[in-house]
Amino acid sequence: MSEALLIDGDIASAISTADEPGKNTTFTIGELAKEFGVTLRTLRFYEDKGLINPKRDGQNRLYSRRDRARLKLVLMGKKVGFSLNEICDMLDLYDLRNGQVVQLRVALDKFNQQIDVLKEQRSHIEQAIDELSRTVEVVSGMLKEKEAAEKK
Amino acid sequence: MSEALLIDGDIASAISTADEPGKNTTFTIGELAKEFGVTLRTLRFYEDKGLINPKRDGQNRLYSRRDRARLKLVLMGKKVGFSLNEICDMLDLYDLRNGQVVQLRVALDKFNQQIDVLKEQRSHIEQAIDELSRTVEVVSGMLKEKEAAEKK
DNA sequence: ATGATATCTTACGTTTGCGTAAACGTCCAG
DNA sequence: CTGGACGTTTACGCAAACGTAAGATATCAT
Repeated sequence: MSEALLIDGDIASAISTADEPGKNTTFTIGELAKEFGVTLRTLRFYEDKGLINPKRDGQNRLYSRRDRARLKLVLMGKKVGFSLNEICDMLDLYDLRNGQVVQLRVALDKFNQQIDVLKEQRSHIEQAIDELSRTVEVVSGMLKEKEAAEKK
Repeated sequence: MSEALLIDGDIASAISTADEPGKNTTFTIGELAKEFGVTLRTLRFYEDKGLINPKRDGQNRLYSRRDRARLKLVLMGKKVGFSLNEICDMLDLYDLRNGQVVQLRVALDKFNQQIDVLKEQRSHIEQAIDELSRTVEVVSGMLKEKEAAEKK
């Protein structure tokens, strides 16, 4: 595998990164929140939505490395424009390292679909930019006329 | 003015288009809704938000050409990514045909700011596309490996 | 013992842009 | 007079992704 080529923070690396035994195996909600720059509320919300399922130390949440990896995937999914629901559907991806070919294909499909969605969004935005640029030109023109007129 | 160069549906033309006396001067809510492809609810909602202020024929709304032009501006504002609130702030622009230089400047500023916002959005989307494209490559690789392994 | 720190659950609030009834008025054609 | 067509107001609903208390518990340090 070309893991050396993968930038940290990459979806693919998050998928294919294995646990490193010997390191911290569990995290508190506060630790995770700080590490990823999210609020406690967010983590609890994700749990509510079934995205992460930490165990409990009494009442307190106890996150495993696996939970942490899933969180990473959630946040990256958001970064590329997936909704939490879509992410939820795909999240079994984390287990896809060991997973089945069929699931990989499904994931690949969704990724490609999302690429199309993003390209469409980009196109709309570019149209808007064009429109506004034209407007700026015209309004600039009006402005100059007015200014000229006021000098009279 | 270079009005001939302005495509219909253009913000600038909507700003600089004068009333044509002799044509229909008033519109019902249904007429306007049909013309612009929005619902009655939408028009009432815009009124609620202070974007348009039709007069009344008894209880019924009566839209003037000016109201119609403002609606046009609202819809175009949406097209280029302004929120209704932002549009509301800028909407006095319609009167800027006759209006003051200062206001034109303000408008120009907002347009340029919005262009920047849009460019940022575009940049984010492009990053997401890149990210996803890389992911697709990697996952494709994983897929091939798996398939090869299954053939054993 | 006391205050600070971290955690918990429950649950209502926020934002944007309308959708979707419900229940009623008005006017015109058949 | 009856049924559409068109209009009115009031007001709750929705989706997404959390924010923001409120009130309780538990542990830790001083």
